[in-house]
Amino acid sequence: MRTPAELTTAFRSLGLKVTPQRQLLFRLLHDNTSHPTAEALFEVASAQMPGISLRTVYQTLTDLAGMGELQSFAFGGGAIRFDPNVGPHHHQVCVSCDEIADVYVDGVDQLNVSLRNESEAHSFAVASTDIVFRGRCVRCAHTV
Amino acid sequence: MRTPAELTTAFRSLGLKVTPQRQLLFRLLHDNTSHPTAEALFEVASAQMPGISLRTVYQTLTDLAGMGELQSFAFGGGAIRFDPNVGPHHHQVCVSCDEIADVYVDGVDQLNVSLRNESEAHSFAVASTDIVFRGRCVRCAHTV
DNA sequence: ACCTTATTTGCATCTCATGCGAACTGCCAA
DNA sequence: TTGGCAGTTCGCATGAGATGCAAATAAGGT
Ligand SMILES: [Mn+2]
Ligand SMILES: [Mn+2]
Ligand SMILES: [Zn+2]
Ligand SMILES: [Zn+2]
Repeated sequence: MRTPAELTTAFRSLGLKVTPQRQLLFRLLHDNTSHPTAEALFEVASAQMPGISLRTVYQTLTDLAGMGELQSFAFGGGAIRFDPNVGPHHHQVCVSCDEIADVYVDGVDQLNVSLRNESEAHSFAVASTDIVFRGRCVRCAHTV
Repeated sequence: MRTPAELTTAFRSLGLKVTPQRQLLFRLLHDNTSHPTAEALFEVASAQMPGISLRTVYQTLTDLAGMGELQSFAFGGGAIRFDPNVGPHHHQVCVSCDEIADVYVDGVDQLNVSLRNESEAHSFAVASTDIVFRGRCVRCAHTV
């Protein structure tokens, strides 16, 4: 995701308005590596701007995702996670505390893929690859 | 997932009962490669057993998953998918029609993973790796 | 055949997300 | 600076997916 200043320009040039609510969310999302849910962002935003509505948070997240400034993922067990890191990367998810961290993986495009039904091999046009490593984070590894 | 006959034995030995509803679902899931949702299974089951309830389908799927006979995945955009193929494999998902197919990938355990924050490297204990290839299936590639 | 215990089923409830429209406000133009 | 259009906010209604609950039912050991 671009900086709040850049997003301000981008929004205006699209005929979209830059409201205080949106500016706050730009700030909260910039460099945010926590992969927050809409509700989680709403909690943080509410502390700084009492009265902001959850509906507006959802609205702005949807707008940003539509502009390609955010990715969204549906990991199991709950709400969609938003990610301002739109570069190529993958994720490790703690099965205990649901913490999500970015990981960078080499050789993804060189993975050797095969199907049981060979007739379908190579007929699927891969546009993107998402890898999720599940396990226990450092903190949860102790408290098993 | 094991065969209906084997599941019958397994259920009884756990003190669980083998009802007609469960037998039907055992049959519908055995060798099923469509990664169905609970609702999709309910539709098919209803055709063969009018009156079966959606609640029972959910219940049985949850039981089977708890026994390790099924996997479940939350791909984006909708309901959870169930998978009787519990061996090591991955998935390709059509972004157009949501069709899901099994794929087998070599070298997953040899992927070279790195984190931006080197202090956390290797501190995450990976228990499983899920890879999702997104793109267009053969059928949808034509009708773009 | 009986009886205990698990199961089925319908309905209520819950979470997450989106539809909707009245009130509001950014921001451009005059 | 001010007026006004168009985009936005926000609360409430609605929807999808999934689970909680308990009365009625049925499996299966005895
Ligand atoms: Mn990420
Ligand atoms: Mn599969
Ligand atoms: Zn953890
Ligand atoms: Zn398709």
